[in-house]
Amino acid sequence: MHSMVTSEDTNAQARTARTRGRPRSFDRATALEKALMAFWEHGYEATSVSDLTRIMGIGAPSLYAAFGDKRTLFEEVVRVYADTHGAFGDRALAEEPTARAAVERTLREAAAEYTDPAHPYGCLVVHAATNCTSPEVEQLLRERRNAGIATVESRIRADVAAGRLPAGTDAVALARHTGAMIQGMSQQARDGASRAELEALAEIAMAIWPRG
Amino acid sequence: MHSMVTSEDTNAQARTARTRGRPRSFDRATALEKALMAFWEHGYEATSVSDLTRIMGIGAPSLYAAFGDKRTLFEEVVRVYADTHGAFGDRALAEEPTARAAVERTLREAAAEYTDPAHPYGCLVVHAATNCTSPEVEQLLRERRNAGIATVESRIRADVAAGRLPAGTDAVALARHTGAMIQGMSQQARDGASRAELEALAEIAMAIWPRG
DNA sequence: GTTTTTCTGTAGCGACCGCTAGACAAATAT
DNA sequence: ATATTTGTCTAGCGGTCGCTACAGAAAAAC
Repeated sequence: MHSMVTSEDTNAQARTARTRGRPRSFDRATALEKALMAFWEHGYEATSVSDLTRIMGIGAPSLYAAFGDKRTLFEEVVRVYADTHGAFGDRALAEEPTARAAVERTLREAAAEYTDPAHPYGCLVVHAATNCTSPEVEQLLRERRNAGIATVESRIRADVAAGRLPAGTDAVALARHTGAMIQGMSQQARDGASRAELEALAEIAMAIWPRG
Repeated sequence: MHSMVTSEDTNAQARTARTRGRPRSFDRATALEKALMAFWEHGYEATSVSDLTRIMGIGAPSLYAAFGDKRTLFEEVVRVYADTHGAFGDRALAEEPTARAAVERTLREAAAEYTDPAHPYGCLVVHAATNCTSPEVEQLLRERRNAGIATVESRIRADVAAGRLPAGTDAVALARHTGAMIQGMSQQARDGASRAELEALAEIAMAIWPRG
């Protein structure tokens, strides 16, 4: 009961044409995306299971059979978000030649992404689990935020070691600054800032980087 | 019934030695401060009336008689917060000779305030009403955040007009940057950043200001 | 066909939410 | 002392929360 649907099961279902029993009457990925949008817009606590079933177009028992409980569904949503809408930062870090270029591109893309009217404003990881009754859910996103900053920091350290940034560069402060900008931009997108305003913000923020 | 306790009544009570009827058995300001701490730590929604009555040490009917409903209590808490723990920004803007000096002092004091172990981390106005079921409560704090940024912006404009900042200064972007730093610092304080780390962040952030 | 397996819909569980009616307690007014 | 006013306490309202038991429906297995 507690492990009825695992990712292995899903893969097996995708490989073999059919499984036994009555087939699911909805598309799991589509329903998951609907849940993502709801959590993104209203956050974990403010999105009730009743909201979810209505938006996903399925009954509560179907939701629990396909996704486990509300928290497990949220964790899957966060994973999907990080791999799609929230992946632009990791992409920039992987593709740009320097930490500075990666951060500059990240902030520029954040300005576009966070104000894109095709989906809720801001960043799900920043906003979807603040003021949560469950500390575990809060911690889930907190760890992702801190991990993101740590990734930027190690990227900056690598550039310092390679001589692409001055030896005295404060990698910790620079990485924290990037995180603060992302979080501040996310908040301001939610508060109504336009893409152009956030782009101007991103541009002047890059002035703190040492010439390298 | 709906207007049993107004600020006029409170003043009258303070002026005259006594009023009729059974006197309140708790100190209103002390109870309000307890409510402030609870809302600050857990946010509007995640703090239940049951939590509040327990923390404030009073029964639910006493709470409703003294403070109105939960939302009215929260609004009063926000007002008290803005006038006390959250007043350092306005103080800096009023006392420092330039916008730049005011922002620099604000960020430095934010680093100390947001990590002060004597009370919850971060800023109540930034964190206490995100992901709220009630849009009105969210809007209440959103307006305060945007008003703060607008205040900084007009202060910067004044400095540009007076020649204390270069004519080409982008006041909007500079004010938004200050807001983003405040919001990012608040988030990072909640995520475990130390005072020293936030101070380093505040210091390098000031590098974006034009020489004036 | 019949059986077995799985999903869906109804209906409702116990817990908590914000809030309040009504009885009693403690002060002032007369 | 008695009446009036106001605060506090117990108890519980209607509503929503996350979640699930159970019966019926829809597929594969036999």
